[in-house]
Amino acid sequence: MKTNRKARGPRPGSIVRVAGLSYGDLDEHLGYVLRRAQLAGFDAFHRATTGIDVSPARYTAMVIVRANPGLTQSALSGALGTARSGAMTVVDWLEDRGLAERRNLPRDARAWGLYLTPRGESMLRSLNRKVRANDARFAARLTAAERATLKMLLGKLAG
Amino acid sequence: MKTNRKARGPRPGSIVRVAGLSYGDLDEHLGYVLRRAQLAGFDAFHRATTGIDVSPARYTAMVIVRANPGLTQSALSGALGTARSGAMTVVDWLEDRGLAERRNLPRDARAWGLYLTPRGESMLRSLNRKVRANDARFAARLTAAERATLKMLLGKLAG
DNA sequence: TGCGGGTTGTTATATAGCATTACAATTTCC
DNA sequence: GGAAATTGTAATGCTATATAACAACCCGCA
Repeated sequence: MKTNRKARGPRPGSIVRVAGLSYGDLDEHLGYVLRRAQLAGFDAFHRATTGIDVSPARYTAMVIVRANPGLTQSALSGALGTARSGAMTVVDWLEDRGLAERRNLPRDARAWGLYLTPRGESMLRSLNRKVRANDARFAARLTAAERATLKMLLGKLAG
Repeated sequence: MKTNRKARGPRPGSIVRVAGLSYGDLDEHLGYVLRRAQLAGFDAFHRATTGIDVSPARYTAMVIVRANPGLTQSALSGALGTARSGAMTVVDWLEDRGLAERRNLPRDARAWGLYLTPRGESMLRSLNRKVRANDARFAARLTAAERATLKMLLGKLAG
């Protein structure tokens, strides 16, 4: 059972403000504020997917394979921003669970084409629902307009 | 020499859009957009501090120790959101480089009080300058007003 | 047409950054 | 005064990731 924790205090990895402590002018640094918000995002993701052994990165991989059937592992690693060996690991993981499969690529005997299996597709649909619902909860403190603004500004940053 | 890379393609860890690839509706997910922006932030941090062997987390630790002289390691771990053993590692690292020191706490014989050394203080000042300048460059695609809005919205999220 | 250089998936290996657990010394609370 | 909690620490392990090397393969070019 991995889910049993003593739960004294917040679990490591989540960032909670400690009362009566000065944070200097960390809040002036965009990078720091970004990081805090992003960790909260991971937190929300994990809450939304408890019981399912999926991670943000693996979820992203599924979405991308779904959106680009026949994708090559190299291309996937590029999209994920990892080394090729990293894509291997993800794809192995997906294949082991019957969520994706490698098929021969006629045009290139070195590479595989990646595809979601029906099982993978339905799992992804379910995940999409959860993640979307969670996004709403996560951003509940923001109005719809604020949420849109936020996404827009973040998009400009990462562009 | 750690800095030598073949530099074919972007370095792993940074996220760059792959042309001609569909990202599904990943951009609808606040978590994903956040993550991308945050990775860009790390990237910017690393660029701003090349040659100096510091990380965002270690920088944060320095700021917090500076702002709370005599801080205890437990308190630091709380502020960093890591386990106590993690704070140990950071403090060891800082101490090894003469940037911080542990002093006896009169009021509690179990704990140490953490302090930046003069060397640590000057290093932090220098880092602050670099990070601040970098923040400006990083957020250059945003107007001052947009930057303020962004920080405000992120703050609401992570609150 | 064959050859050299780049690409692809793969394996092996290493590393960084964490968490978890256990422990002794100490403090705090009843 | 004794039980329970806290502190720093060490030992251990896990996860994600990078790097390097390799064989099979593709492609452009002499």
